[in-house]
Amino acid sequence: MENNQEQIQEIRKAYDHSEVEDRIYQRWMKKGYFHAEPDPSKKPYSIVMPPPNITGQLHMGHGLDNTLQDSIVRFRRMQGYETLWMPGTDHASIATEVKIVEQMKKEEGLTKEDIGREEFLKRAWKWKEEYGGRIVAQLKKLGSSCDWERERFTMDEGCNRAVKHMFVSLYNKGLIYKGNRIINWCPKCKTTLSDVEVNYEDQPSHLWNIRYDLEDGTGAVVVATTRPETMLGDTGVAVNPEDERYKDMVGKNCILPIMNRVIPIVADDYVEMDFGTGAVKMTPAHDPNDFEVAQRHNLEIIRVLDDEGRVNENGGKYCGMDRDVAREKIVEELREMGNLVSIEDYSHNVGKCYRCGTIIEPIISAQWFVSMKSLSKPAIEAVRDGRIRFVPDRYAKTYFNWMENIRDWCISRQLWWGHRIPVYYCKDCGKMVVSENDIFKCPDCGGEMYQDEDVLDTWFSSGLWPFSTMGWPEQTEELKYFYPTDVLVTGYDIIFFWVARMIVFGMEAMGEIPFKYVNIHGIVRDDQGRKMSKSLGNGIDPLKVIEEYGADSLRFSLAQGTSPGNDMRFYDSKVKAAGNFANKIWNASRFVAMNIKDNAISEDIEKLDLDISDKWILSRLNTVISEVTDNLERFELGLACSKIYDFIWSEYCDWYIEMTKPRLYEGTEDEKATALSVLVYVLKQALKMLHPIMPFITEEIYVEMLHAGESIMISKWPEPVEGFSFVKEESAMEEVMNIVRSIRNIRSQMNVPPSRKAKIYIATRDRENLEAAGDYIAKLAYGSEVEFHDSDFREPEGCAAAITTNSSSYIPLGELIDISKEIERLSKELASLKGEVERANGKLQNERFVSKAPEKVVQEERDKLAKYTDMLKATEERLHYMEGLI
RNA sequence: GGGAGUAUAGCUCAGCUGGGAGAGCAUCUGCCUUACAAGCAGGAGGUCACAGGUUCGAGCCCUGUUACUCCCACCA
Repeated sequence: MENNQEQIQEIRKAYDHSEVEDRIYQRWMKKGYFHAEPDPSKKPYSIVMPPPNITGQLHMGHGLDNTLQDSIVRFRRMQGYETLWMPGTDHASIATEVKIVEQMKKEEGLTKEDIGREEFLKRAWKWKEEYGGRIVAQLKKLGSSCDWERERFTMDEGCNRAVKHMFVSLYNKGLIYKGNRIINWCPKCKTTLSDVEVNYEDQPSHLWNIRYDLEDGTGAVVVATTRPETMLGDTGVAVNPEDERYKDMVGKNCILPIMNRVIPIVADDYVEMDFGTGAVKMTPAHDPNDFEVAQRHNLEIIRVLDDEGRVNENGGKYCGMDRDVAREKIVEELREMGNLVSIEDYSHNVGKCYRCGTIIEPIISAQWFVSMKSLSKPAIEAVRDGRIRFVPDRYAKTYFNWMENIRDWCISRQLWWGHRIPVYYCKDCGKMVVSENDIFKCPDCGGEMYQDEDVLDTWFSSGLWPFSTMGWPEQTEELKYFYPTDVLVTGYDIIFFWVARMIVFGMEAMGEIPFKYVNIHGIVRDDQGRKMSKSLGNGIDPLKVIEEYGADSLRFSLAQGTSPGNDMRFYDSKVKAAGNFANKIWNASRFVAMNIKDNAISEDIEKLDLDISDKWILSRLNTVISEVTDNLERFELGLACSKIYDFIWSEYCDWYIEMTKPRLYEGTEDEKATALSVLVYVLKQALKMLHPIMPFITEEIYVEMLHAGESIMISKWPEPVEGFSFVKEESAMEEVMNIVRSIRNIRSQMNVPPSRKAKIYIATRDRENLEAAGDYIAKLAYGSEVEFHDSDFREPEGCAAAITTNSSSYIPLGELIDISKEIERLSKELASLKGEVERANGKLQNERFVSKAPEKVVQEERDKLAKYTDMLKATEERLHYMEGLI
C-alpha cells in the first residue's frame, strides 16, 4: 500500500499534453519512423498529402484532412505495410501572387510592374522561404507522420521538370492548343481563370430593354440585357428563326444607338422565343454564347473592355471609364435618347473570382487550353469500372456529371509566380517552339527567341502530384513500388479542381490510376453550422486548440461522431470531452502502472488461470479489435472512435478495472499476477487501437508508463486471438452486470449510501458461473458478503429484490426499506415485463412471422419470451409478497 | 432548369448488410468508494419531418410531400 502511494505521487495525476507532445514528435523524427523506402519484403501503402498553399495557415480543414490521413497511415504502418505519406506544399500561383502584390502595395507603394518580373520572382521565392515552412511546422504539431525527408514543393526542380514534360507531351499529341476564346477574366487579379475558378452568385439586378431602330426606318427591335455597357461592342442582333414576330426583319440591319453602328439581324436557334423580347443583342467579344453565334454568322468581334475592366478605345466617348460607371452613363444616355424602353427587376447569376470576389468579365483572348474530351474518357472509365472508388460513393456521381460535360481547360494565367509556359517565339519570324529546354535561337531563321509570358494554372502542377513527387518522368524505384497510391483524402469542394485532374493526368502520363480510393470528407463548420471564414471572424485556430487541449484531443474530436462525406460542426465542448477521455485513459493507465510495481506480469495470457471477468474482457476485446480494424479499413473513423471510446471507458474502466480490485488488494499472489497481466495486456491492445487517432498520449503511456516497447507506432496492430472467444462467460457476465445494476438501482431509490453495506442473497439457476463472480458482485453492489442459493431459496424478511434473467437477488435493508416504494418499483417493472412478454408473444403467435422470418430470429424471440415470462412470474410473486406485508 | 445531401432526446450528432432507439453535452438525484470530481452511481427525456407503399417485421428499402443546405448549368 505504501508503495502504491509513492507510485501515485510519481505519476502525474492529470495528463499534461503540453509536456508530452513536442518531445515525442522529436523522438519519432529522430528515430526515422516516418521514413519509407521501397522494400520488396513488405507490402506498400501510400498516400500523397494534398499540398497546402505556402501562403496558408493551418485551419480546421487541414486539421480534419490530415487527422484522417495520419490515422489511416499509422494504422497501416502498424499493420506491417511499408507506409509512405508524401508531404509537400503548393506554390498556389494566384493566391500567393495576390498576397505579395498586396503586401508590396501596402508597405512600399509599389506595383509588380514597378519592380519587374525578375525582381518580383525574387521576392516570391523569399516569401516562400520565409512562410512556406510555417504550415509544415503546424502540420507537425498535429502529429502528422509524413516522410519529411521526401517533402516536395510544386515548383521545385523535379516538379518543374514534370510540368514541362507533361505540357510538351500533351502539346505533341495535339491535346494542348492555343486559341482565341471567350475566357473568364478577373479585372483585379488581371488574369484568366478556368471555369471552376469562377463562383456564381444570384444577385438582384435589372433587365434593361433597349430599342434598336431598323436602318430602313420601317420599325425597331427591342433587346434585353443584364449588362448594358456591353452594347458598345454589339455587332448584331439575333432572333429565333421560327419567331413570326421577327420573320421580316431577319437579314435587315439596325442601328446601334450611341455608337451609330449598322449591325445585322440574324436568325439563330440559340435564341429562346419565350424569354424577354425574343431578340438578343450580340456582343461576341464579351459573351461566350454571342461568340459562338458570331462564328456561325460571321459577325464582327469588337472588344470594348480592357484588362482592368474599363471601356477601351473602341468605346468612343466612354473610353477609359470603369465598367460600372459606364453602365450608369450609358443607361442615362439611352434614356435621354428615348431608346431605353424599360427596366425590369431581375435576379442575375453573376460570376465572381474565387480568390478576390471581383465580378469576372468574359473577354475574348488568345489562351492555352487543354483539350479535355479525349483525356476524360479513360478517367471516367477508371471510376466507372471500380478501379477507383469514391468513398462515400455518391461523390462518384458528382464526378461523372462534371467529367461527362467537361469543357476545355484554360491553363494559361497572366501571372508571374508559377510554371512559365514552355513555349518560345522568334522575335524575327514569329516561329513558335514548344520545348522542355530553354530555346534561345530560332531553329528557322536564327533570330532571338523569347518565352511565353504566361504561367500555368496552379492545378496543372498539382494534377501531377501523385507521380511527380515520386520522380516522374523518370522511372524511379519509388514509382514502381508506391504508385498507384492507395487512397486520396480530401474535401468534396476540391473534386473538380484537383481530384478529377489527377485522375486525368494519371491515366495519361502513367497509364494507370493515381489512387485506388478517394476518401471524401466534408467541411468543418462553426458551432452554428456556418462556414468558417475570415470575413465572419468565426474561424477556430487549430493551433490554439492544440495548445489548450492537445493535438490528441483535437484529432479525436475531429474524427469522432462524424459520418464520411458529411459536414461537421466544431465546438468547444466536443474537444473538452475528448480531453476528458485522454485524462480517463491516463488515469486508468496510471492505476495499472502503479500496481505493476514489483509484480511479475506475464505476456502469455493463454497460460494463466483466467477467471470469469478476465475471460469476459478478453472476449470483448476480440470483438472490438475485429470491428475497429474493419471500420478503419473502410475509412469509417467515426465508428472506430466510438467503439474504442466505449470499450475503454465503459467496459475496461467502469467494469473490468473495478472487478480486478478484489484480486489486486486481497487476492493471492497468483490471482494478483493474473489480474495484472490481463489488465496490462488489454490496456496495451486498446492503446494500440487508439494510437492512430490519439498518437501522443498512447505513445507516452506505452513507452514511459508501461515500458511496453520502443514505440507504440511501430508496434504490431492487434488481431483477434482465437482462444479468447468466451461466449458462455460473456453471457454470464451480462447477468452479473445486470444484477449489480439492479441492486444499485434499488439502493439509489431507497437512498442507501454506498458506505452502508448489506449482505446479498442470490437465488439463481446458474450458480456455477455466478459464484465465480461473487467477489465482484459484492464489490460493485456494495455487499458485505454474497450468499448463493438455488432458485427455490426463501429469503429472510425485510429484503428488497432485484430480478434478473436467471436470478433473484435480495438485499436486507431492514428499516431502510419502504414497502410502498418497493411495491411501486415492482409494479413499474411488472408493467414493462408484461409489455415485453406481450410483444414477444404477439410476434410468435403471428404465423407469418414464424414461417417467414429466419429461424435464428424466431429462436431469439422464443428465448426472449421464456426469459421474460420467468422474470414476470418472479416479479409477480414478489409483488404479492410485498403487498401481503402491508 | 438538372443533381445531391440533411431532417433521430433540450443541443450536437452516431446508428455498418431491415430483426426490440444510442452517445457526448445539458438536466435531475445521490456519492470526495484507496486510477480519475476532467470522476463514480442512479434517473428523467424520442410518433426517428409528414403521407402512402413493400415486408412476418421499416429510423433503415420504394413513391410522394414539406423544410433547410449544397453542387452543377451559356436563358440574353
